Amino acid sequence: MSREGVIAAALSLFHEEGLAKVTMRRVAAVLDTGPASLYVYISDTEDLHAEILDALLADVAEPSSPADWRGRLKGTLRGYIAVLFEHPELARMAMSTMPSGANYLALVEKILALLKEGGVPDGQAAWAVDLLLLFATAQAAEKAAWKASARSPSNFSALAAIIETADVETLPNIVRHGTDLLSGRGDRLDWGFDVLINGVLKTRRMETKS
Amino acid sequence: MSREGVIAAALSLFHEEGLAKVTMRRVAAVLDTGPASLYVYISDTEDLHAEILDALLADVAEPSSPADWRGRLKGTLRGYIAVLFEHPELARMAMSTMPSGANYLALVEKILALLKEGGVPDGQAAWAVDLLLLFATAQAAEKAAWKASARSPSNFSALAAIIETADVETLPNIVRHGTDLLSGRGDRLDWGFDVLINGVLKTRRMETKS
DNA sequence: ACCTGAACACCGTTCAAGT
DNA sequence: ACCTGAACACCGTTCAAGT
Repeated sequence: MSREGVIAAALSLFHEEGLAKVTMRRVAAVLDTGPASLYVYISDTEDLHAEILDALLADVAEPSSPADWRGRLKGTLRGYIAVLFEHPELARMAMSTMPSGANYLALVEKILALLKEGGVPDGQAAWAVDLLLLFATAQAAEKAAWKASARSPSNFSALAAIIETADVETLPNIVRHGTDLLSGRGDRLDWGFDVLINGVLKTRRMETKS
Repeated sequence: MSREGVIAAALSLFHEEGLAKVTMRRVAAVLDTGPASLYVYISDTEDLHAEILDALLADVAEPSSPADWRGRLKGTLRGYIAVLFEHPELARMAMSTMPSGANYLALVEKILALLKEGGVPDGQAAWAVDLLLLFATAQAAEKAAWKASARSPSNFSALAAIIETADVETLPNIVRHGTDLLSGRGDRLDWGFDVLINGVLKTRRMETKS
């Protein structure tokens, strides 16, 4: 056995049954041994899950159209988000695990290069990568919640119902916007990227007013 | 017994032992019964945890200084983030649960009002609340990961080590920025808020170029 | 209706003992 | 050093049976 062997077993389990089934006990079972044996190579369950994410990040597609830096940046982010959208459970995990695998680093490198090309000053660029990737990951994690509540639509329609019937006295703005608060799932993502990029170009580090 | 009773028991367990201990079995034990009894009032564990978050959101502080709308908006967001920072496990949960409690709605209402005051057009405002709260929540969830890796500092210093020793050929921009990629935890949050606010003011819906 | 004992089907992690 | 059986200490959820 080896770390790679354990990860390979975890990965196949992941593809066949999803992240929820990638448990120490099940991976051990695939390898015909007891769970204790894995601890020689893997420090804990989180370690295992982080490896799965990094393996998947190898598939982040190169943005196809040779557009300007902004277009390629958005394309790269869409590639990253596409991977997480297919496996929303991993987005949740990435939210609280600080990825540090080789493929994640390559992604950070690419984004830094694009920001540099776009003339974003170094000080801002370092923080901007974090902001962009945080947004992309969070958006994927949120979509995971949507998927879950689509399976049992109670949550979403319950929320819509609450908004529709909200008290005009205490929540006037919520009533005014109505279900627009829940709309535009597709364009919204793209709008978010633009907000971030425009904001990064406009906002200097240290220029923290109020 | 009642839903409120169950939630009250869960809340006290949460304050004494943290979210990880708020399990069906333990809450039931507090109420001197078996876990099955809770299912009359609570649909599942997630339901229970969501109630805890909304209860905490009652404490989101009013921004103290009567500043301009931007200052009050940032103050409100800081108030929200402060609650999540104290209980980072809840930030992770909020990331994938679509809060819909009364206190969360009140927070959305307040932010909508401030954006309106700031002259943000309605179409943008509806999406902007989502973006601002997503960012705040994600930031708190990420801080949760930091806390965890501070307990076992291996993750963070390992990441720092990886960055320091990264290959200049393949990862030139990462090497150039070095540990600046991991710096400025405090100012960074405020910079992020400004990026978002500036971006929202600059970016119209539908103006999705490239 | 509301409540519950008991069971089903699982978990992660540790540790003493073996090879 | 590497590996493992067995145990410890838990989980969520369901369901038949009771009140």
